[in-house]
Amino acid sequence: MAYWLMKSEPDEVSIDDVLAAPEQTVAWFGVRNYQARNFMRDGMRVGDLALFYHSSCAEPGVAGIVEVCSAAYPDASQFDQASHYYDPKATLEQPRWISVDVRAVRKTALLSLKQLRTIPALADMRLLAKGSRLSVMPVDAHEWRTIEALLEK
DNA sequence: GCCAACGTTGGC
DNA sequence: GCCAACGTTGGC
Repeated sequence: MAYWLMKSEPDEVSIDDVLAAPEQTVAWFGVRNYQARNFMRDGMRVGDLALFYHSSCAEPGVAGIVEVCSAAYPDASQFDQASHYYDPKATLEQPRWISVDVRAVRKTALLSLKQLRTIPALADMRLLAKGSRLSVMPVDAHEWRTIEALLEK
């Protein structure tokens, strides 16, 4: 099993929104970066766990844990001309972008970016690297354990 | 709103 | 295939 971090703007989809959704499950759509897509397509498996990270907000940080609960499938929004995520170069025959479904495992007290930066064991975390912008990225097992221990406090 | 860092596009 | 220009992300 692999561990991930997935960024969401809480104004769009917050951890509370995931909890409020039917079966506490939402489609993770709108990824429009190839590296992030490839992680989802090639790395993610049903049952993988991910840190649910709130970005572009007053207090960015880890807000919960979600579980990947579907295989990758074409992201419907790429075909929707009315969508912000519409991609004119995507076709039904050759979709470019994918979604997975994620289910809320639990909401946590916010573990802020500021706090994460103070933890020596997380110094090499991809999220904390300068210029890191990926919306989906892997998390090392030891980083996961470190963060999970902090989330339980 | 600023801006650093990075990704993508397109002319050549 | 290079690389400048442009667009986006996301913290501050």
